[in-house]
Order: sequence, then C-alpha cells, then structure tokens
Amino acid sequence: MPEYQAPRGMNDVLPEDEAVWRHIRDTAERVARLFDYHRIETPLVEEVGVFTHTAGEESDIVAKEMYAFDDRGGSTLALRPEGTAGVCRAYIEHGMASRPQPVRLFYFAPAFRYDRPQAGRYRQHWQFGVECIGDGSPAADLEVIELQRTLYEQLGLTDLVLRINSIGTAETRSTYRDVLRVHFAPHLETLSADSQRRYETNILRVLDSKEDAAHPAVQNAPNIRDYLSEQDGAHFDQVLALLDGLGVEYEVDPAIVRGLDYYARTVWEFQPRGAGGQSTVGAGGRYDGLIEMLGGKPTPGTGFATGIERIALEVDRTEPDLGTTAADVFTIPHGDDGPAAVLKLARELRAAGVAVHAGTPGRSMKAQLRAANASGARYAVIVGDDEAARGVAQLKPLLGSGAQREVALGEVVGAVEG
RNA sequence: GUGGGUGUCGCCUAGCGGUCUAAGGCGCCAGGUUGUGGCCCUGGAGAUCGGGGGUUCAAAUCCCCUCACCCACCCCA
Repeated sequence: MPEYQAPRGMNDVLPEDEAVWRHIRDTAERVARLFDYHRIETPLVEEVGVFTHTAGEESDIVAKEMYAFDDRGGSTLALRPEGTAGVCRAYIEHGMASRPQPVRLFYFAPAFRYDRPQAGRYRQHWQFGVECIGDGSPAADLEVIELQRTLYEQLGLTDLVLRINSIGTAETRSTYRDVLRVHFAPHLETLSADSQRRYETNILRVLDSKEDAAHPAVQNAPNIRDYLSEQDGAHFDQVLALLDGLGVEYEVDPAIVRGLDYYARTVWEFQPRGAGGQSTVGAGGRYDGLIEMLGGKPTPGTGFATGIERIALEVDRTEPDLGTTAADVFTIPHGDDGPAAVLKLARELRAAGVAVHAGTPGRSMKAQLRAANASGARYAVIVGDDEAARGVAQLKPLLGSGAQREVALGEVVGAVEG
C-alpha cells in the first residue's frame, strides 16, 4: 500500500472518469445558458459566520459536518459545506441588488462535509447549482425546477421522481413545531428512541421516521399545510398549478422538511424512483430570509444544487459509452534524425489544430506501432533517417484498411486534414 | 456519530493454518532476424497477502487493534 492515500471520503477523478464528468459539466453549463444563468465562482472558504448564521447553529452541516479552522491571522474560516450561502454573500458584497432582478447565477464547485463516507456520499463532493435571486414569485420556483428537470432529461436521467413540499416561513414552522410537540407529547413513550431524540432536537424529522412510519401518532400528525399562512398556502398552490400546467409529474411529500434554517416555502428533491438512502440526486428550495440573515436587504431567492458524483453513478448506468478521446496523429520518430524532424512536424500539425501524440524515440518500430494502434489515433506518421534526409514522412492510416503512403513533410498537415 | 461487511501485483481474481521461495487473467515492458500496428506465440518486470501487534513449531489463512472502502442508521448533494 502507498504511504499516502487521498483523505477519507475524498476522491481522485482519473482521466478515464473524466469523460463522464465532462459530459455532465458541459451539459449543465449548456442548460444553464439556455435559461440565461451566468457562472459565478466564489472562494472555497468563507468566514464561518456565512454558514452558521444561515444554515443555523443546530443544523447538521454546521453542528457536526463543517470543516472549520483558524487561519494565521486569527480569522475563523470554513470550507464551504454548500453553495448557496457563499453566492448570496457575493450578491450582497457586489451590490447585485442594483442589477436587473432577478439575478440568475450558477456554479460548479466542490463542497465539503465531514460525515461518514458511503457510495454517493463523500467528504468532498462536487455540486452544480443555480440561484435565482430577487424574484419571490412561484414562477421563479418553477423556472429553477424546470432548469433542473431539463438538465436531468438531457443527461438521460429519466427515472427520477420530484418530491415537493412547502415548509412555510420561519414563523409558521415555529408554530407548527409547537403544534407537533403538543401532538406527540402524550405518545412519547411509545415512539422509538430515535424519535424521542428528534422530539427534542428536530421534531419535524419525527414525521420522517422509518421506524415509526406506522405509528398512529405519526400517521395522524397534523399536516404543515394546515398551518401555512394564507400567502404561503397560495404560493404553494400556484407552484403546484404551474407544475401541472407544464405537465411535470410530482409527489407532494410532507416528509421533506430540509435541515437548513434558511429555507422557506417551497422545498423539493429529485430521487431515482424506488430508491432512498444516499440517492437523492439533487435538491432545492426557496430561501427568502437568507440575504437578510447575511446583512442584506430582505430579498427573495430560490435555487437548487445537484451532486455530480450522484449523477455520475446514474449516468454510468444509463449511458456507458461516452467515447474516449484520442489524438489525431501519433508520431513515430526513428533513427538518429527522426526525432528532430518529428518535433518540427508536430509543431506544424498542432499549429493547424491537429492533436498530436508524441511517440517515444528509441523504441522499436514494432513497439511504437503497437503503441500507436492502442492510442486510438487516426494516423501514424513515421519519420526515420531516410525520411528525414528526403524531407518526407510515411503516413499510415490506423483505423481503416487504407494503405501507407509517402508524403512530403510540408504536406502532412493537408493530408491529415483532408 | 452508531451497528455490520469487505481488504491478495496497476485492475480482476485463486488460495482460507504447513506443499505459498503466493497462482492465473487483463494491463505494462521486451522479443518472434534485418524500420511497420491491430490476432497469435515466448519471455520479463510487478504483491513481504491494507497497516501494526499477538497466538502457533508454522499465518495470506486464527485473534486483537488500526486504516480504507462498502452496507444500514443518521443526514443529505
């Protein structure tokens, strides 16, 4: 075993994986452009308050999963555990409130969470996310959901189910939590240990308990929809109506409650049909209070983030052949004078936009041709002493059954392109 | 963070107390005469069996600890 390994829960993306990653990244950026979203890159680290004040001190990603540290100047920084807070910080810092609203942004960046790794759950994982800031309407939620749905569709992930809910505002949730406490109090002793713990820490999650799913108190629990304010209820109804109008399938799922404080009103997840666990491919929600938490003026926002590794797991299954990259030309320098001539030829080819894989001098012709063949290049270009002296090259097609022919050095570019 | 499974050359796998000075396939390197590939043949390099400790006359094979991955929970991307 090597002395050093990648840190736990963090992975290398190797050249052979890169084809899938590039496909996902290119597709995501293309779809973002179709919706006129613009790329933003924020620092990998932020002052820790950016996350603690928005996600909430009690949230899992802050309380137990955040990589926080003091830098040499005494500032407490944190590796970003999610993308939204940093983007909103940038929105405020750069006065984006004075741009035409809403501001539409996307990012493709790594996030860090110190939790126990599993397939599809990593301490460093990559997210593609979009934020639509400055539009509080249900239409903005729909735009973001539609962007997300389009992305999955274009990636060939068709068997996903959209689960959606409304969790109201912070106030309605507070009220609802009180209602739940009163509701569950008499049943506390018959609930599982997990639920008893959640009763104290995050009572909304009692509703999501797998152990107690059949418990009468869970089944008869009050529905948060009954506690939404009139405006929140109307907002959610409009979101659902817009989804219906677009013909997007969804399930209203009261179990989706979101662990971050900044969420408000609409929240949703996309999951592979019939799967749970670490399989949520992407999730989003509205965060109307977030900008204010960061010291900005009250500004609505909505967005989603999707996990690249999790998409890659699905893409691997549905679309195994994404093609490999190969150079156009594989050079075979031979003899004493071949290498110098080949170097010059390679420069001309590259200047013309032809990708050249440089062969290794000093190996036998057979070894070099085997390598050329294995590389997948379309042509081998052989230059030995004889060719160098006469100013020619042997141009050998590798893919078909075409015959090798001799070409003047100056005409190789044309021959290869033609 | 809790419980469980797995861990043998770069990759996949055999071996499961002595015959292992650890075997095979893929891949890699070199050859199959003199400068020519894709198939085939031959040879070579490459692993102290995740790491450490212990039991035993003897351990890849048993026990303990540890690390990593995987599964369930938790939580989510």
